[in-house]
Amino acid sequence: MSENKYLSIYNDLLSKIEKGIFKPGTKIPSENQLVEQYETSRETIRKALNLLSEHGYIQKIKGKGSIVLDVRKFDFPISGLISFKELAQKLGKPSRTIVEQLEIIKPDEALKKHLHVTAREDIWKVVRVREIEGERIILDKDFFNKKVVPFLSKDICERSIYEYLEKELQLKISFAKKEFFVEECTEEDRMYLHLKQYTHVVVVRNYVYLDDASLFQYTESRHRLDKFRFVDFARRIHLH
Amino acid sequence: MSENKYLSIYNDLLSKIEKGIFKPGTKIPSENQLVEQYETSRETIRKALNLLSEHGYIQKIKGKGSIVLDVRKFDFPISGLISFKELAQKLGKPSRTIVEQLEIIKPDEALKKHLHVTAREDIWKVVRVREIEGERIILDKDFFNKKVVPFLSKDICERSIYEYLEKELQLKISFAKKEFFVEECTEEDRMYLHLKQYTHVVVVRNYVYLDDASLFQYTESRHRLDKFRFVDFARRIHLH
DNA sequence: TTGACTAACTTGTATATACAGGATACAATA
DNA sequence: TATTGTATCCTGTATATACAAGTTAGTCAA
Repeated sequence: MSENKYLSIYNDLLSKIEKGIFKPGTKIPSENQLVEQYETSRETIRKALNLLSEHGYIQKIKGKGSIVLDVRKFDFPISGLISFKELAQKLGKPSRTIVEQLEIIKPDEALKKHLHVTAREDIWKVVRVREIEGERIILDKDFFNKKVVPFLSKDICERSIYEYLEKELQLKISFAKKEFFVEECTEEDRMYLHLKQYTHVVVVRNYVYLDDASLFQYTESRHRLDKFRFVDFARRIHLH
Repeated sequence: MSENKYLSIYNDLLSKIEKGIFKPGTKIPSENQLVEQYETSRETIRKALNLLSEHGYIQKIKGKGSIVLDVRKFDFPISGLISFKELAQKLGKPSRTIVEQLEIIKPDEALKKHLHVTAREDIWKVVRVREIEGERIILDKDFFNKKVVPFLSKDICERSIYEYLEKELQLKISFAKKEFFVEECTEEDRMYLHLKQYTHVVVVRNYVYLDDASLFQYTESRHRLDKFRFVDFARRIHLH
C-alpha cells in the first residue's frame, strides 16, 4: 500500500492495535524482534514506533519495551485532521450532509484576514449542515481559494470534499490549526440547525495548509453545545 | 542545559524562532549548514527539526528547505500540556490562584473510574479557583493518588503543583489526554465562579500519566464560557 | 529567444555500527 | 538469608554512509 517502509510498518502495527491483536497494557514485540519480523533495520522500526508513541498508541519504556495504551478508544477522536465522513464512519451512526449554499463570492474583511487573500480574488463558499441521527447538529462553512480549487459541485460537497481534493486534484494537505471557543448563536445558526433551547454554539475555526505551507482553506464549524466533544493527546518534552 | 544534543538544538532553534531571529516565512539554515554550526551529525539535526515540525514551528519542504511558520503565535496556546502558571506568565496578565479545598478523601464511583483506584485508597482532593484580572474564571478540581503524591500543602497548591511534582518528587510526567465538552453549570460552579448570566460551562477533563504509563492525576477544569479558548495543531499523515 | 540538460543544492529514506543506561533474572558471595 | 555482581535483555542517543528525489540556477545548443 505505502511506498514507505516505516509508514507501512506503522500502519500494520496500528491496525494490529486497533484490531486487538496487541491488547492495551501488554507489550508489543521488542525492536529487535520487529527488525526480524519486518526484515528491516532498527532505525526504520524505531521511526514507526515513535510515530505510534507520538499519536498516543504506545508508551515506550527504556529497558523494558513498548506497551499498548488504551487512551485512544474514545467516542469522538477529532484530534488529528479527520474529515466528517471518516468520523461518521468510525462512529457508525447514520449521518447525512446537506449542502445549503454553494457559490463563488468576493471576500469580506473578515474572510480576507482568515484566508490571506485580496478583495479581488474569487472564493468558493460552501455551507453544509451535518445531520446525525436525524438531528441537524453541525453547521460547516467552508471557504476555498478558487486559484487552488477551480471547480466544485453540489455532488462533491455532499460526498467528501477532502477526498476530491486529495484524490482528484492531488492536493497534499499537510497540517491544520484549529481554534475553539463558545459564541452566542446567530440568526444563521437558528435557521439551519436544530438548536433546542441552547443560546450558544461551539465554534471551531480550522485553517488548513498544503505541503508548501500555503493556506488554502478556512472552515468555520458551528456545533450544538450538547453534541460537541473533543479529545486531545499531548506529550510533554523533558529538557534534561 | 540539556544532556541531549538534539533536544538542546531543538531548544536553541525554538528560542531563535520565538525571539524572531528566524522570522516567519523565511528559511532557517539547511540541515548541512546546521550540521556545521552545531558540530554534529545530520541525523541529530534532523531529530531536532522533526520535533519543530511536529509542534508546528516549521514546515520542511523537500528540495527547498525548512521555513518558519507563524501559526503558533496565538493568544491561548494550551495545546501541549502547559500549566496554569506557565500560561498566565505567557499571557502576562495579572492572575491569582485561590485554594478553596485541600483534603484527603475516599473515591466515589465516578472518581474510582476516572483514577482507576479502589474504594479503600486515599485520594488528595484539591479545589482551586483561578482568578484572571480580578474575575473568578476557572474552577480546577484535581485528584491525586496519595500513593504517588504522599504530601501536599496549601502553599504548594497556591504556587505550582507541577513544579513541586517534577522538581521535588522527581515524578516524570509523560503524557496527558484531554477531553472537552460543554455542561450545564452546577451549584458548585455558581458558588465558586463569577458566572454572570451564563448557564453552561466548558469542562476539560485531563488525565495525566507518568513515564511508566501509570495514571496518577485526574483533573476537571471548569471554564466560564466566554473566557474559554483552545488551540490545536495537527499534522496529517499521508500513506501515499 | 527558447528549451533541454546538467550540476549543485535541498530534504527523505534506509542501513549499519557503537555505546550508554535502565530492567531483570540468576548465580556467587558474605 | 541477604546482598552483590554479572550477563543479557531492553530502549535511547550519536554517528557515518548511501542513494532517492525535489528545486533551482546556469549552460549550451537548436
